[in-house]
Amino acid sequence: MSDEDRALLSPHVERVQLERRMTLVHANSRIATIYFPESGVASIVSTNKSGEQTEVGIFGREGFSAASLLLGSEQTSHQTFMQIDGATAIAIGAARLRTAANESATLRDLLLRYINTFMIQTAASVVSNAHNSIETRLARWLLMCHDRTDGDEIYLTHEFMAMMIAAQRSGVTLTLHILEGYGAIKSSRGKVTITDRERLEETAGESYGEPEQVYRQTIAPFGK
Amino acid sequence: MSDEDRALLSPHVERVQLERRMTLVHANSRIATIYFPESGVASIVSTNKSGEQTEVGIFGREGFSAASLLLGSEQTSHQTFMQIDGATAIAIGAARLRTAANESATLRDLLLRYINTFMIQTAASVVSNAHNSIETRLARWLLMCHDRTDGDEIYLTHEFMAMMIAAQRSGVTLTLHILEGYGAIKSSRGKVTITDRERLEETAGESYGEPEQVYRQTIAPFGK
DNA sequence: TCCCATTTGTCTGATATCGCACAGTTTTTT
DNA sequence: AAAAAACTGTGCGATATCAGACAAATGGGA
Repeated sequence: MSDEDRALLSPHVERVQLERRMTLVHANSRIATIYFPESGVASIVSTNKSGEQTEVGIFGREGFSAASLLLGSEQTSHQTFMQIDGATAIAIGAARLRTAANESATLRDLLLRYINTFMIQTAASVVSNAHNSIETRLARWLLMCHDRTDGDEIYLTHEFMAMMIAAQRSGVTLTLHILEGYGAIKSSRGKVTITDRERLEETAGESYGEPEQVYRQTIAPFGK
Repeated sequence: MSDEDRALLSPHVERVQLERRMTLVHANSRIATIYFPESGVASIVSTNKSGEQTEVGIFGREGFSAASLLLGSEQTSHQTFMQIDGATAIAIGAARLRTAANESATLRDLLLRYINTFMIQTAASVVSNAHNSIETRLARWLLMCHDRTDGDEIYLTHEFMAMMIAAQRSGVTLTLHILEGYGAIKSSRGKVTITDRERLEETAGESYGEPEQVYRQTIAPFGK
């Protein structure tokens, strides 16, 4: 981000603490605040009428909440919440960000480029849900989390992961054992440790990597 | 679209004829031309290394090709092609459109609002592929096609539909018979006729409708 | 008109995953 | 310390869908 853009925003931002399960974006209500995580992982989920939840996207320090605001939408039917405890984020009022994005073409471009990588991620999820086994989907998802986490430890329950990859809880338990079986991870209560990332990437195959590559090519060079 | 924006673009546009299977956006090559279909349906598909294709989105006269151009991307790994014969589109050079979108905030907003509805559509596909049966997915997909078609007839083979909803061809044949069984459609060689749209909407359930509603709320009021 | 490529109908077994249940273990609460 | 809650391990029948094969029907081109 350029110095000018930084100057445009900085008077209005605030650093906030985000707890696990904290909702950053409520479904179907006006977007008030935009969060740019400095750490942690956030999930965007869609909830159907029977209460079943499905993850449609994930982001961490590379992104921000309520991207649709930049696309002219005041609200969304999706909910966004933090997966991880003790994360921090830069918060800014939605109206402020909108104004700034209208004023600065460079800021706008940067934000929109992120939206592009997010769309590619979502498209990859369409493909993954369509064709990949639970094992592949879980590997992909763990990798995406790992990318946005500082250590190798991911603190989540099987139940939660099941929702994230659209599977049964018992299926996740089983699959974690398989991954553990060839040493890609270690699983214990409420926690998964990535022990062999390469092995995990092998399992994920081509389901993982495209959005990440696009991010490196189109955003990372310009800093964040 | 406002008169000013129309004036901004009109010197540079051209009406073109689109044949079936014509590629509007080639995977991994520079985007030269943007198409705004006046009729017909276009599919955006992702192809994996083994050549298997998966549809990640669909658009017709409500949208345009290579939306990622507006998000700062010069190319995409997805291919976009026409599903239907004899459609027309308004074509404009990518650079022209980009310039115009930079100059006119109202034009930009309109285009970005469409991208928002498209993202919602893609998110709905993530959910649909995750949880819905072939029957539901096919119903949803037929409805989306029907929305973008003038008559009630959709000229496509089972093989093609199978790719679109990520299923086997034989599964599509079977499912079309089920839909035909309760009179929602009529199926004949290379063609599906929607005979009872409401019934089809029932089958699709909540998998269908959200992007369409957002479109009506956020874009239709402003014309196109 | 006949032939051949395309499309559709139908069948088969294989299998991944569901959907659910229940017991065992670990953590938190009281 | 005991009780409750949360999480994980495991089992099992049900089932949707896959993956593939093959024959029948259709339609366009020679």
